[in-house]
Amino acid sequence: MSAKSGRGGHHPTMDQVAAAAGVSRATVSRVINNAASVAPGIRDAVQRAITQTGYVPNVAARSLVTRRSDSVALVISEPDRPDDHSFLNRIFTDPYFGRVTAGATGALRPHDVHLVVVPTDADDHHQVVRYLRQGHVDGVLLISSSEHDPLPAQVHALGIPAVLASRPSGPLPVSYVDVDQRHGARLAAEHLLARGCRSLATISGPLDIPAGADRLDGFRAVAGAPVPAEIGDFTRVGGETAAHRLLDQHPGLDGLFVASDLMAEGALRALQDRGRRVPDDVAVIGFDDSSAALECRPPLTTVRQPVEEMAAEMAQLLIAHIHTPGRSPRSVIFQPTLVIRDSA
Amino acid sequence: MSAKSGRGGHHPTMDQVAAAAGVSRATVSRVINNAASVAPGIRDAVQRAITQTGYVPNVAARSLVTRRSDSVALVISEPDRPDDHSFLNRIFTDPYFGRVTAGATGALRPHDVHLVVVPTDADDHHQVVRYLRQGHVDGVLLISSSEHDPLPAQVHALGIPAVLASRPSGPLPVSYVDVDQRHGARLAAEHLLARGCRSLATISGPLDIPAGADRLDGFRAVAGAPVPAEIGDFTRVGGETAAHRLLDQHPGLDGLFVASDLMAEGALRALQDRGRRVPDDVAVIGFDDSSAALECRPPLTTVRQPVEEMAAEMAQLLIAHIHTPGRSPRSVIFQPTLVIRDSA
DNA sequence: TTGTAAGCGTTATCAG
DNA sequence: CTGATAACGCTTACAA
Repeated sequence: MSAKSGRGGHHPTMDQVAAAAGVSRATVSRVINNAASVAPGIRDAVQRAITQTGYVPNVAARSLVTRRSDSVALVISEPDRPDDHSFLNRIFTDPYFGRVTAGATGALRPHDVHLVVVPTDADDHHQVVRYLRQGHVDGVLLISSSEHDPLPAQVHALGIPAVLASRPSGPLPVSYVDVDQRHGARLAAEHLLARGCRSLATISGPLDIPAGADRLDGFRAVAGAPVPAEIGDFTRVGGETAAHRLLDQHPGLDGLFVASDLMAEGALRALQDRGRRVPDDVAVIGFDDSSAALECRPPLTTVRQPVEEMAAEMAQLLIAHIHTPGRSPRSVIFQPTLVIRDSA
Repeated sequence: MSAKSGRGGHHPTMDQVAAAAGVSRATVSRVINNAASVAPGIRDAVQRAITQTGYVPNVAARSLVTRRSDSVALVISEPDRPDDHSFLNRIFTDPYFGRVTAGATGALRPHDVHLVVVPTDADDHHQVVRYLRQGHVDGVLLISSSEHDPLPAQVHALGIPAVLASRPSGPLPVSYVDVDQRHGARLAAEHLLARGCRSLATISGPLDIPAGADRLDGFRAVAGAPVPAEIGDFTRVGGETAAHRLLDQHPGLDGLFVASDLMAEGALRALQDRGRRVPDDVAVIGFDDSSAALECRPPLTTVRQPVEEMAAEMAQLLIAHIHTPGRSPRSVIFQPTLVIRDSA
């Protein structure tokens, strides 16, 4: 009612709401955090005052005392890329990251925690580490793409709750979610063999990241150790050039496992350039079952990874860690499945 | 030296640093915010104490008093998409957003402000608005993709500093950065005409977003109003299906302007499927000059938009607005250029 | 140049 | 069930 509380500029304070509702600030706080005991009548009055004044809690003041910010970061780290910002091109070009974001967002929403995406390369590692240390977020979902990435260890050392999107390269007592990479690659090899392919080959991901090495291992375990392999970088053009190298050296290959759908799309183009028909001349299997698989011509047979569910699981684990500080690390492994379309 | 300040758990407080350095907390604060007057000796001692204790300012406490968080959000809003999370697939599949992120990050770094990416659709508009109101960030770089998106107006109403990535649909006193869309489209039309094309057509973006409508207008201004146009959605498959429709109705077309490189990539595929050779049978020009243009076969002639520079400019404007609250809105328009490759 | 002390807007612990 | 009243960790006049 006072002149002062009437306007309140752009950001009414809790005291102003309290005044408007004729209660104490403590009661307003209780209503907002819907604490058990507040008389229904009072509660309504406070709610009214809140909407009337357009009150929004000041997050700084709140988290100063609660030590929580109700938001978590999805950090996408790519330390090895060239010094320019080309890593951002990869991130915003590969459907994988969108799927992770979608899965995490969905799982976080019911908990009322915000998700912010933070891409980073070696250049701003420090900036990001500082961001995390400063307490902007309560925890981290971390996608790291190199075994030389110091970030996972740093985050762990910082003691900030974290969940990795894949098995850590080194031994690190941290929770993570992953798919059974080897098994997925085996499925691909078996399918190719069952299809009658005689000369198998593969385009792997970078070998310094577990997903790259594991998919290669798994494929070789079934296809035979000496199968030709070229290393790609999980990009479309990377897949394309790798396929060309492969075809140069092994013109007779008739079955190809590519460690990601995006690379497979590139490989398909190389195959087409060389006049090989898919799947008649060479059968191709991808990995991920991302939107890229459906954009392939022909539609790509691929190893499906339930990325959205995996990301949701990551979010759940992270929430648990945030909620229970001492909680011991846990890892959950999803099983991949083969999705058969037209390329193999 | 005391037992208490010796360990200090994971988060030493400023008082502990002060104690370690034998000064008052105020002095530590001055050193951290490198205020003018601190004796060199003292300053060093404090610096030592800081690194020794591993001190990091508590952002909540700090921003409670400064009212700044030293971080801004890049909000990517796509309100019209289907109810699932497919909008995230678009965002993480179109190189444009990576370029914006790169440009903004680069411009923000010298100011020591963090950038967080926040994708949002209609489902979590509220969540995002709350995030912004709560004061997690000092300002917003906003990419909005529909004239029906309420976010720009909401953000403006909230009074939080903001810069849009394109001309707002309605009249809104807010700063923005844009490229001269019409001019870019004109460049494309002129080039096609100069090349001798007789039957032009275009695949536009959604008409409810300025970039979509403006590029169409500009093209028609030069190519002639009745040129056939099909509407795409800025995705590759959208471009592909639009091209098919166009070819069904106008089999004789020999010059095609596609309002984005990604759509052009799809159009190229449609052209190839129908046995049209590019550029011999039909010349194709894209828009953006993104990485997609180089992945096209043949490499795409396209209207270049200096997205990174534009994003950097956005960041500068935002910093200015944050620094000077009352500052009046400003818009800066970049000029597009034609990049000639092999498709036209 | 440095220290003292008063907040910043919440939550949370007490009494009442 | 509600209301005072301490913190929370930092910045910033104001004094010294």
